[in-house]
Amino acid sequence: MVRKTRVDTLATRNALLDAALQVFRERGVAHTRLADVASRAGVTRGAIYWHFRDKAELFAAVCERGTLPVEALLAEASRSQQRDPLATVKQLALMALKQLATHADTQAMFDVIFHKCEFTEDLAPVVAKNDADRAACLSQVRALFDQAVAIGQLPPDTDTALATHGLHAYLVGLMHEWVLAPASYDLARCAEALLDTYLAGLSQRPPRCPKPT
Amino acid sequence: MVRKTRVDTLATRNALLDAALQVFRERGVAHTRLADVASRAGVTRGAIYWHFRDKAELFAAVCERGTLPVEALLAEASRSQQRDPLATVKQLALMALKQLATHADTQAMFDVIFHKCEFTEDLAPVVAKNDADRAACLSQVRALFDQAVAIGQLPPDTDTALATHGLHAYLVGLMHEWVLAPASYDLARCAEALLDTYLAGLSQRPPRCPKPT
DNA sequence: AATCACATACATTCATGTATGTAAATTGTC
DNA sequence: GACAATTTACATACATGAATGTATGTGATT
Repeated sequence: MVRKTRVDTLATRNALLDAALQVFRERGVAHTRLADVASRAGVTRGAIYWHFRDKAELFAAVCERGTLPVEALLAEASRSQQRDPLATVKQLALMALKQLATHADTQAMFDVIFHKCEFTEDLAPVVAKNDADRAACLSQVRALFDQAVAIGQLPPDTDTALATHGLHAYLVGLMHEWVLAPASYDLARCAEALLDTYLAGLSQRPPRCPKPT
Repeated sequence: MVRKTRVDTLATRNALLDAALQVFRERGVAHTRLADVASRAGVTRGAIYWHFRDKAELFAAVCERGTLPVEALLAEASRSQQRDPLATVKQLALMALKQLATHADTQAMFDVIFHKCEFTEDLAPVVAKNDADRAACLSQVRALFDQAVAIGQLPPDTDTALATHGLHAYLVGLMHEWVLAPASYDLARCAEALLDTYLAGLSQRPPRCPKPT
C-alpha cells in the first residue's frame, strides 16, 4: 500500500507534524534527524521530503499549526468590545495563559520555541513571522492601552509603549518559565491573579521613562 | 612559535571563549563548527581540544564566565541589608537589568542563552547548573518577600511563592525580549520604572491563588 | 494513462574525534 | 648557570560516521 486517498495524505502530514513536535522537544530542532521524525510517524524520510522541502519548512509548518489558535484569539478580540479596553487586554492575556495551561500540545510548542530551538538564519522565515506577530500583538495591545488612558482607566502620564513592553515581557516570562516546571504552580488557577497584580501596578504606578540628563 | 608562557595560554583560552560567544550568537550553538571558533580566535581546532573536551564543555565554560558577575551580585546581596527587604529585591533586579543594558558581552550571553541555544541532553551540565541557580535565586527572593510580609511591607495575605514566580518571570521576559530588539526602548533608563510598576502591583494587589473548587 | 504519495537506494558532504608531530618552555641535575 | 629531559600548548593529518539531498522505483488512484 503506497498510494493513499487525499484524506490519508492529510493524515500522514498531520502525523508528521505531531511526530516532529515530539522529536523537536526531545532532541532539539537542530539535533533532530528527519529519519527519527519519519519513523515516529510510521513512515520514511521519503514522506517528509514529499510534504516539505527540508527541516526548516517542516519546523515552519509545525509553528504555523501551533500558533493558529492564538492568532485566532487575537484577531477575534481585535473586532470585539472596546468599551472596556483594560478588561479586553486582561482577557487576551488570560486566554493565552489558559491555552498554555490546559493544552498539552501548546505546552510542547512553547517548550520547543523557548528552549529547544535556535533562531538563526536557516529558520529565517519563522523568525520573520515571529517578529511580525510580536509587532502586531504589541501595537494592538498598545492601542488598547491608549484607549484606556483616553477614557481614564489608566493615568494620563502612562507611557503606553513601556507598559505594553512590560506586559508582553511579563507574559513571555511566565510562559517561558512555567513550561520549564509546570508543577511549580497551578498556572490555570493563578493566571488571573498574576495578571491582576501587574495591571494593578499599571494603574497605580504606570511606567514613565526619565528623560536623559 | 607553538609553546607559549602560562599567561599566553590563558590568553588563548579567553580568546577561544570570546570567539565561541560570537560564533554561538551568529550561528547558534548546535550549528557552530569548532573550526569556526578556532579560526575566529586565530588558532586551530587543536587548541580547542586541548582546553576543552568538546563543544559542550566549551559552552559550559562560556556560560560559567558569563554568569559569574551576576552570581557575585546575588551572593553579595545575600549578606547585606535586611532592614528593607523590598528595596533589596528591587536593587537586585535593577542591577541585573542594568548589567544587561550596559554590557555588550552580557547581552551576547543572554542572546545565546535565550535564542541561540537548545537545552537538550548534550548540554545537561549547563541545564543542571541553570536549574540550580534559578532555584537558589527564587528561594532567596522568596525569603526577602517573606520578610517584607513579616514587617508589613507587603500585605499579610501575599502568596510569596507566586509573587516570586511573577517577579522572576517579569525579569526573564524583560531580558528575553529586550535582547531581541535593544533599540525598542532604553532599558538602562526605564528599568527602575518597569520594576516599580510590578512592585506597586505587589503591594496593592498581591497574587493569591484561588482554592480548587 | 498519467500522476500521486510515498519507499528505497545511493552518493556526497561535513564535522567530529583522535592520533601524531613539534617547538618552546619548564624542570631537574650538576 | 649550562645542559639535557620532560612536559606543555598547540598544529596538522587522518579516519570515521552520520545526516542530508536526490534519484529512482512502485503500486494504487483518478
